[in-house]
Amino acid sequence: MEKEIGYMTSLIGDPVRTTILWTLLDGRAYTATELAICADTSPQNISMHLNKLVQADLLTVASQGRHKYYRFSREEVAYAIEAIGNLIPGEKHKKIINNKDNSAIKYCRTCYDHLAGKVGVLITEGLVKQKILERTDSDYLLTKRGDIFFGELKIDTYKLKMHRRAFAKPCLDWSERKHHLAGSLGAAFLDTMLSLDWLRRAKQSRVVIVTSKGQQQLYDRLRVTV
Amino acid sequence: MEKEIGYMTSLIGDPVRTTILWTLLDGRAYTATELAICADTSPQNISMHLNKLVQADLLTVASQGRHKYYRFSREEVAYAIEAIGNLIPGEKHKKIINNKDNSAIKYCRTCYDHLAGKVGVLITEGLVKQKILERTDSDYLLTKRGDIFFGELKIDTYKLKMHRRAFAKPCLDWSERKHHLAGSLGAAFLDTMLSLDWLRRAKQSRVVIVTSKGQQQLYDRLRVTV
DNA sequence: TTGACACTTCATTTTGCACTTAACTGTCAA
DNA sequence: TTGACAGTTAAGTGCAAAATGAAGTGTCAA
Repeated sequence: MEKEIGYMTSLIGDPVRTTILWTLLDGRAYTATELAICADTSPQNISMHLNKLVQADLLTVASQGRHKYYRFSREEVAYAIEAIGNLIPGEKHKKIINNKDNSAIKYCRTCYDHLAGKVGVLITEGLVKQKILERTDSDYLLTKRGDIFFGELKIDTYKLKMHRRAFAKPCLDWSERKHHLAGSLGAAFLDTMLSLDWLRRAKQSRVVIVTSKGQQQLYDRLRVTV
Repeated sequence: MEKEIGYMTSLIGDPVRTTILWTLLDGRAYTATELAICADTSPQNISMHLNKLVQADLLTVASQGRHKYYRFSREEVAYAIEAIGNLIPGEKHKKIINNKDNSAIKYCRTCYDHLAGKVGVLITEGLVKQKILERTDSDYLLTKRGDIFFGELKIDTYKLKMHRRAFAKPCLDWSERKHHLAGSLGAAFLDTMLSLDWLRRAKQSRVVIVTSKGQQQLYDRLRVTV
């Protein structure tokens, strides 16, 4: 019994496995690759960790073609992880369990050539809050702070404005019913975030995944928590 | 936030710290040395671990003379540990929280020169269940299995019976209101368990602590879980 | 049939951190 | 004052387990 509780806690204790469990707290099923991206590690490594979690009956797997979807095997697992989360001092770390509506495609995806979904909307709101963009009826306008912000990211806004294409347009999001950033600036910003490895494209899908580096950067630069 | 949950889980994940937290689940305060014995490790090491747990506000310390008493700093800690315990398959691992009645002195102590308290009673019951001893009105009788059992522990029962002192008497336990083993056999058995490091005396007190080795041996030989 | 992709397996390397050895502070009681 | 004991601190070591590299299996789609 002592042995068993020790094994259980050391299973949960590994940082990669913690990230896996914390990610799965939203109730969705994730593929091994998605979890590898979330945990910022290699496919081999995530495979090893996922195996241990399945062995211990914390997770279950469902094979679908060449993908494997992982989710909690029972709700007690979520309770335990949440109970640990409650121990962290400061603001409550709320994670909504079993929010099945919140599918990955709604959460973070591309819309033509720019970022959409909940993450796209959050980032756009962040840009406005940080006074990097200013909203008008039909457009976003770049402020002085905006020049600096995009300059730091090596995005040449001056050149973008020369294009015949619209520079920065609001685009209504079908899942969020709010606006996200489109236009040549939106496209350039998505490109930059992908090349800086803040985001990665899931294969054969419009789904985009925010890396841990991306989460950090988005928080540092825009005070956006994704 | 990701970082914090990771730190929290790795704190809980270490086997020594897990044992500490699991031990404290009974709601009692333990000294550093007692916890070192429970976790089967050195005083320096337990000191390091306890410090980390205090730093993270999982435990609080109260100094009393040269002793330091450790307990949970808030009940959420106990909930989290219990939630993890619930993940272990098989029978429920019940630990009663805040059972203040169950003080160490009631649990495992010496009575003159033999073992008393809940542990003393459990061991005595184990000896009878395993048909090592047979209870009569006023005595315990040694069976053939008993000869083997104490022989394996290098206790010379033949010599003990030669003493003028009673060989194996029941002694009523004030906390348990049940009998435990007294007499020359009870004294010899306590001596043996101490020298085999199944038990250790707490300094300056009648309290005795069961080592993890002792827990293993008592289960293997007597099917007694302490 | 072929190539791209998701995931696995195994052998090897790396590393974080628990643990040890040793020397210390502070408290108690004779 | 002294010696025994509870607990701490600091420097150095060792090892279990995570990460990596290389080579695989099985699936999909062109």
